[in-house]
Formats: sequence, C-alpha cells, structure tokens
Amino acid sequence: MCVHASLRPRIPVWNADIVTTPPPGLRERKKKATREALREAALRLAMERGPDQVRVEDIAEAAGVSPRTYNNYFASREQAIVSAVTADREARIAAAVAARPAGARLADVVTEAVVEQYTNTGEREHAALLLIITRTALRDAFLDATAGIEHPLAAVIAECLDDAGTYTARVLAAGVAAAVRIALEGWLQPAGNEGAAGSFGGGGLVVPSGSLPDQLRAALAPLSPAFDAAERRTRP
Amino acid sequence: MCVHASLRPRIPVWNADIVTTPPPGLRERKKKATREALREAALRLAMERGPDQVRVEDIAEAAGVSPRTYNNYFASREQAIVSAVTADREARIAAAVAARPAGARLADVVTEAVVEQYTNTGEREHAALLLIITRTALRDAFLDATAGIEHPLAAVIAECLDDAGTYTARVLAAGVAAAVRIALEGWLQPAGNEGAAGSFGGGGLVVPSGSLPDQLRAALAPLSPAFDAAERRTRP
DNA sequence: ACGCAAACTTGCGTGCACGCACATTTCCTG
DNA sequence: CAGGAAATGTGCGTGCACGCAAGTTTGCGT
Repeated sequence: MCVHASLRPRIPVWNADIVTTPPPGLRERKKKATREALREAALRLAMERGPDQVRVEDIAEAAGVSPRTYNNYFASREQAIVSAVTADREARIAAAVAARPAGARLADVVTEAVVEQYTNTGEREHAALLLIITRTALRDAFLDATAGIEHPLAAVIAECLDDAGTYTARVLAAGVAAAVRIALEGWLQPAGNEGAAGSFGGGGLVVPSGSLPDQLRAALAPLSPAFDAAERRTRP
Repeated sequence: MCVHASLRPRIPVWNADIVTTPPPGLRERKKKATREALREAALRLAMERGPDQVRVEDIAEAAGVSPRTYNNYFASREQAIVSAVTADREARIAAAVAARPAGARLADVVTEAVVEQYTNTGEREHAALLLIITRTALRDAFLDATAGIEHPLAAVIAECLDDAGTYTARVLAAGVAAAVRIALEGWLQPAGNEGAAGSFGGGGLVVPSGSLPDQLRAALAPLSPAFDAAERRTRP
C-alpha cells in the first residue's frame, strides 16, 4: 500500500559503500523513492490510458501520496511524465565526461558522452518517446528537460578546465544543452516548418533529418572551437 | 474606452513607408496594439500596487479586453509584466547585427550589439527592473525572456554566414542567448550562493560581480572562437 | 459592393499550481 | 535517551491556464 515498503528493513540496506559517501539518511532516501514512484506512476498511467486521461490526482494516488505532495516534487504534469525518461541522463553524461581518458580533447569527450547517452535508449524509453511526441505540451517539456544537463555538466567542465571563477564552463555547458535541444527539435520534426531560420534571405529549407546521433554531432560541432580554445587557455 | 482609439482615422495613417513593406493590415496593427496595451497595463499596475496585488482580471480590464483574450497573448502574468521591459530588445539586437560594417568580426559585432542593447536602459526600465528582482517568479520570467533572442539572431547570423542548411547559426544564436542569461544571473546575484559550479573541486566561489557590460562581455567571450571558426568556414 | 472564409474575441467549465498553516517525521545535541 | 529544531506531508483556498464552442471582425475574390 505504501511505496516506501521496500526500504523498511532498517538494519543493513547498504553494506559497503558507507566508506565513500556519508550515509544518505532516511529522509533523503524517502524523498528519492517518492520522486521515483511519482515518475513511474505518471509514465505508466500516461501509457496505459493516454496522456490526456491522467489527472494529477491519479498520479498521486498511484504513488501513495497526496496531490499536494505531488506538487512539491513536480511543477507540472508534463514534467513528471517526461522526467521518467530523462532522469539521470544528466548525471550519466556528467559522469562519462568526468571519467575521460586524461589527454582526450574535451570537445570530443563531451560529444561522445552526449551521443552515447541519447543513443543507448531502452525499449521502454523508446515507447515513451512515441507517446511524448504526440502531445505538444509533452514535447516541449521533453525539450526543456535538456536544460537539466547544464549544471552538472558545468561542474565537470569547470574541473577539467581548472576554472572556477569565470563564466567559461557555465557558458560552454549551456551551449551544449542548447545544441542538444536544437538537435532534438530537428530530429523530432518531420517537415512542414515555415519561417524558422531564413527570415528574409533566400528560401530557408532547414532540418537535414538524419539519425539522432548525426543530428547531435552536427549540432555540437560548431561548439568545438570554443572548447578547444578554453582548453588551450588551461594548458598552453 | 477602447485601446485602439489611436488608430481610428482610417484614411492616411501611413504616408510614405508603404513602398518598403507590404501594408501591415488592420488586423495585425490591432493585434500589436492589444499586445502593447496589455504589456503596459501589466507593468503599470504592477508598479503602482506591487506585483502580487495585480490579477489577470485587472490587466485585461485596463487594456480593454476580456481576461480570456489576455490569455491568448501571454501564457503567464509574469510574462506580460516582463515583456514590457524586454520587448523589442530581440529585434533591435538582430537589427544591429544585420547592419554590421562589412568586414567586422562577427563575434565582436554580436557582443557589441548585445552590450549596447542591455546598457542603454531608460529610467523607466531601470525602475521596472528593481521591481522585477523582488519576486522570484518575475526574475525567472525575465531570465527566460533572453531566450527570445535566439530565433531572430539565428536568422541574421545565418545570413552573415551564408549558411541556411546546417545547425551552426542556430547553435551559435542559442549559445549567445544562454550566455546572456548566465551573465544576467551573475549580475542579479549579490552573493550567498552555494554549490553552483564547484561540485567537488575546491571551494567554488563564483560570480565576479562587476558591471553588467563586463559580465556580458565575459560571458560572451568563450563563444568567440566558435564564431571565428564559423566565419572562417564561410570565407577561407 | 457583396458575401464567404479565415482570423480573432469571448464566456464557460475544468483541472491545476501554489501559498499558507498545521500535523508528522527525521535528525541532532546534550 | 529525551526533547527541540528543522524538514517534510497534507488539507484548504485562491487565482490561473487553456480547451471548446459560439459570436464577431477582417480580408479578399468576384
């Protein structure tokens, strides 16, 4: 009946990783569990009965909390549904960048990390995506979720660049987030756009429409010189 | 009683600029007027009685439209208030870039255009800013509004670069928008932030806290190499 | 000048986001 | 281990965002 049943055994849930991180505490584990329960409930219900047939009340009930509590975790229904797909991608990208092979070009490392995390998509996530693109609100929330990479990525880039005082790392990370969003926009669009880019130049046919990895690489490529320059600044 | 009173004389409102642009049409002028009336009403009321004492109903009434119509123009109350300050900045920045002196470095032109448009702020806008920063919701809406530069800027950059098929212009424009947002974030913060950037490196004291132009230049600087590379691609 | 088609406005209804105040739980310290 | 400080969950109330289905205005072709 209660979502938190799985963490009831108080005694030895975590055996060996206390040494690395200070004990997470009951509170934080509960919070994490509640958040995940809400995510899963939102996505499951949306896939079962269609996105428009799911009310906040249903999600909260399925997760075993009050509707008001649901709202303490997610600012919108779309955010809850989408986060079931996008959660942790940020952390995994940041981790992949942090674990780079010492001498590698930062631009390449970031690009590969992004491509990797957006390519290795499970069956469940793929099905969820098909659902997401059917509703504009969900599509927008999905695209907005890319902004979530910004902060963790800025942290690791700042470390790589040994740069903790300037805007460089933050701007580069934000640029990556924006590029990913643009690549996804292009990928999700079949055709039929009008004045997107060419406002008064010749005709502006945009959107090459290739595979997702290609789109991501193409969108990230223009940022490479900025990464190279930043890296050069660190080790001349 | 009606906001559109100023355009009542149907006969000769526009004398000499028909040659340059196709006649705007009554419809579009009315729309523009309504939007502007809503903006002004929102800001004026917010400054008169404080941001929290203004309801959508009040704004709509002051602009002479129904509350439902207000909602066809702005998706949130914050957006309406903030847009009174940020409106047209996008267009002016884009215009300034489009009118660049033939051989100038694109990165410099964009930087100067941005700095110029964020520096020459009138007395009224300054007062509005003081109001905006007092409410988190307004502050966020103000920062989000920087994303509005993206599309017009992408258009002019694409023209400068003679590039209408790739993501380059769009990514650069989005990078600029993100950098401006970050600069504004840093400028609006006095101090007191915690783990913004240095997640596990040493202590991460960020935010140099200088003047706005300095912040903008500092945030845009890391993107210059990307602009240079893109320009080099166009004219080798 | 007429009239149709498309765009815009508006009233209504529904579900939602969120502030506030209070009950409950977790954490920490003596 | 007691007890208080701090964080979290919850009910309630308010204003809001937005879909829908008329009613109204604008634009355009004939």
